Amino acid sequence: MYSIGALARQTGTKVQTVRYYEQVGLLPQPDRTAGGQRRYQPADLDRLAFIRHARQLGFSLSAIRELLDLSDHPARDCSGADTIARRQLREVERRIARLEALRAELRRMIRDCQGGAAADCRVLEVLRDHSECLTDHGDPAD
Amino acid sequence: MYSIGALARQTGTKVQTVRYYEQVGLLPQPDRTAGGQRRYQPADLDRLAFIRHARQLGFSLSAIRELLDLSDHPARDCSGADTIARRQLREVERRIARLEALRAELRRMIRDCQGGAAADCRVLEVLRDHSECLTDHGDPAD
DNA sequence: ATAGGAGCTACAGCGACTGTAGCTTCAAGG
DNA sequence: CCTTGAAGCTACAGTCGCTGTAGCTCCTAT
Repeated sequence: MYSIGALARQTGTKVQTVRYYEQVGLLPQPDRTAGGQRRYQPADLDRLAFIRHARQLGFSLSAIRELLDLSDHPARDCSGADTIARRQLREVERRIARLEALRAELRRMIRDCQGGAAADCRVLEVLRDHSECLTDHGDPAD
Repeated sequence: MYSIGALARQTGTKVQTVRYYEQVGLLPQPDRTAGGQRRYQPADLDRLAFIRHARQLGFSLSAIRELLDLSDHPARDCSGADTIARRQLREVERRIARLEALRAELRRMIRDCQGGAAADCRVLEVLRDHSECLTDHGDPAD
C-alpha cells in the first residue's frame, strides 16, 4: 500500500501528474482511506512505471493507452504494439531529420556573425531573408 | 495595402495566427478600414515573414520578440542576437541527442519483436522493465 | 441590388502537464 | 492523548503556440 507521494517518488513523477493520469483514465481509481486519501497497490506502481517509461520514449498518452491495453490482454497478438512502436520510430526519425537541418542553418548563421551593430548582423539578416537559407525548414511543428 | 488574408497567404500563415501575433504584441495593430477590417503595409509583411522564418528555425515567440527588438534598433550591438541563436543551437543539439538515444532504443525494441502474443512481446517487455534499456532517456520533455 | 467569400470578436480546445488556493488528513514525537 | 507540520485533497487557472467554432458584419464583383 503506497500513498500517492510514495508512488510518485518511486517513479519520478509529480503527485499532480499521478492524479492527472487517473483523471484521464490511464491509472485506475485506487482505494481510499477513510479520510479520502489514495492508497495504491504494487500493480499500480508497475503501471505507472510503464507509463513513465513510454513517455520518456516519446509515446503520446493515446499511444500509451493502446500499449497498456495490449499489456492488459497478454493473449492478444502483439502486432499492434509493433505497429505503434514503428510509427513512433518514424516520428522520431522525422524529427531528427528536421532538427539536423535546423542545426546546420543555425550553425551557419552563428559562424557568419562577426559581432558589431544589429544592422549588419548575419543572424538577423538570415531571419529577414529566407532566400539565404539552404533548406525550407517545413512548418514549425517540432 | 494588404488584407489579413493576403498577408497570411504571402507568408504561409493562417489568418487566425496573424491575429494571434497581433494579440500577443509581435505584430503592431494595423490601420483599419471604415468597416473595421485590418489593412497592412509592406513592412508588416516583412515582419511577419521574419517571425515565421524564426518559428521554422524553432525559436520561441519570446526569443523572437527579442530578435525583433534588435532588428528594430539597428544601432544596437548584435551580440544579443548571437546569444539567442547560440542558445537555440544548444537546445536543438540537446534535442537531437535525446532523440537519437530514443531512436536506438526503439530500433532495438522493434528488432527484437518476433510477433506472437502480447505476453511475449519485446516492445511491451521493454516498456515494463526499464532495466532493459541502454540509456535512461531523461525526462519526457522533448 | 445581391450574393458569397472574407473578415470580425470572443471564446473554447489541444496535449501533457504544472502551479495555486484553501482546505483536510495522517503519522510521529512529546 | 494531543499537537504539529508534512502530505494529501479538490477545483481551477496557466503554460505554449496555435486552431477551430459560432454568430455576426463587411467588401467587392457581377
